[in-house]
Amino acid sequence: MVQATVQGAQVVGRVAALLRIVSRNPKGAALVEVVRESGLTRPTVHRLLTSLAAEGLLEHDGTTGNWVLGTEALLMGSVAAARFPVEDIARPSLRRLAEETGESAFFSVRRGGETVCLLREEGPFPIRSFVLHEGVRFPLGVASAGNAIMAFLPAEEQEQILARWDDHAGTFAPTHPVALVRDNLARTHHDGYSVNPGLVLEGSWGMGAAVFDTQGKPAWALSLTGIEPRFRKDRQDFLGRFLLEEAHQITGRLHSRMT
Amino acid sequence: MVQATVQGAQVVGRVAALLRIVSRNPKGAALVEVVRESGLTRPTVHRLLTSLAAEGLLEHDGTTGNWVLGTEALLMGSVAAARFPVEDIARPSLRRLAEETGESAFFSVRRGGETVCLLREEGPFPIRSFVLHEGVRFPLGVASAGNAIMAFLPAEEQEQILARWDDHAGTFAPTHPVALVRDNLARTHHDGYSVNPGLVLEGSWGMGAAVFDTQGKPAWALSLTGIEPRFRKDRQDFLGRFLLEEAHQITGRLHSRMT
DNA sequence: CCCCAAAGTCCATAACATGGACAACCCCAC
DNA sequence: GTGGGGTTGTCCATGTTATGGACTTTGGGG
Repeated sequence: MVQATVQGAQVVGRVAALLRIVSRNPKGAALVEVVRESGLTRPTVHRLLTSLAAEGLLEHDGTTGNWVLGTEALLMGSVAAARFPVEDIARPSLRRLAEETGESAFFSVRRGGETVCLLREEGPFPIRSFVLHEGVRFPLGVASAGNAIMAFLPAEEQEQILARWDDHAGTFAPTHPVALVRDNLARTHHDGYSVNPGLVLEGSWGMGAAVFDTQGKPAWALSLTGIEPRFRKDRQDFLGRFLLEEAHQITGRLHSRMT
Repeated sequence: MVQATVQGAQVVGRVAALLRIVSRNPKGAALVEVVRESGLTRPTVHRLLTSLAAEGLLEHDGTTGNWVLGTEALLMGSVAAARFPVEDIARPSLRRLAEETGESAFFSVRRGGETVCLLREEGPFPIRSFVLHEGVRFPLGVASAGNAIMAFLPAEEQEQILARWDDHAGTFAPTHPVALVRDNLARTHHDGYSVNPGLVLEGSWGMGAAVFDTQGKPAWALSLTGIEPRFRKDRQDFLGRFLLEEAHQITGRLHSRMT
């Protein structure tokens, strides 16, 4: 989890890890939770969290005792969003997808060996899954967004991940045997869109399509999630086409914005 | 600039300072610039920036050599925005203001003794000022947003700031004599909205109105900027009413969202 | 009222970040 | 081509600074 890649900067790695852990959930995380997830000692975590809060990057919610992202995080996001106007670019597609399919729609971004959920738009269908929301991370290859992205990576990059799959997938390894993942990747590459048949949580299905950056690399993904009866074979074609169409539009919008 | 508020966490303060400096501008900042602004030595800044980049919080733009906010910053912002949905809450008002007045409209947030510009919406009027954009910070009391916020702080808090005004205002102190600021604050408190008659940059005028959080504290501000002829006396009343009306709406939306 | 878990604090220790000094660039001027 | 000013990148001995074991405090449940 925590590893110093640049020497002379252990704390930076730790701080970044803590921020990631806290930002996994808009509701934040309790101290013990951060301690457990980070593998650091309690005094250290406490001290770092307190100082991050003093800097405004975090806040300490008095009622729940949870540590949550602070205003500085909001600011940084705003500025970063001026360079990558994700909201402008992806939101319209999410609205259309959610509205017309009834399911919840998501926009995720690749970040190293993970995908992270950036935007969420709830659909009108009354049964909704809350597995995925802003900040949730999955290893590449897990869940529909991660599958869609990984399927369009260069073959050697995919092999690198698959070679150490169990390590990479972590807690998802048991429900995601490498052979199954290989199958799914091949199918995704063929169809253009991915299908997650409830592998992360039984009954919670999803479909995804990759969005490509200006270098043609799969850097983002659109996805839909809902319950199994809404993702049966007869509907997959409709949902898949829809996702691909919107993903294509987003790719276009990205490229015109980034030039 | 850099001061360790919590002990045993010097680096956290430094890292936060660097992030703030880089995030002052969506285009990022060069190494020397960060060195100058932070007051740290070059090796230290370089090492910290490099490790922040390794963590994805920053990126090193290969073409310009500038350090810019990275994807992790975007992610954190997304998650923080799920708690403070600033975009949803303020954007419609900004659009209306920009569209109907012609000027550029801004949404800023108070952060300690500063205001930071969060959102910008350009108006159709062809002469536009680029003094203010996402990430730009002003001391409280300087510029229309900071004036509007400060004017509605408790009297003793205002006095605390005014007591050490020159120190607080920094580079703005020469153009913002404390007597003038006092006058402006009083007028703002009376009118409800603030007017900045080109104090930050000659010819660049602005008007602002505060937005109040659930505890009734002025935590955000709406503002408009443009050239002097567009902010003459006869138009100030119209612009002021408009700002107050939209600020009121945002306050309402905030309160219903936060409960 | 007691107990246990979580949060918060202290301080001697040594691990870690630090920054002076040096090297490698890059661009412009002459 | 060559020289100079400005900027970036790297190394490593030094001591400043983060660390975490141990202790204290808080608070919720039975």
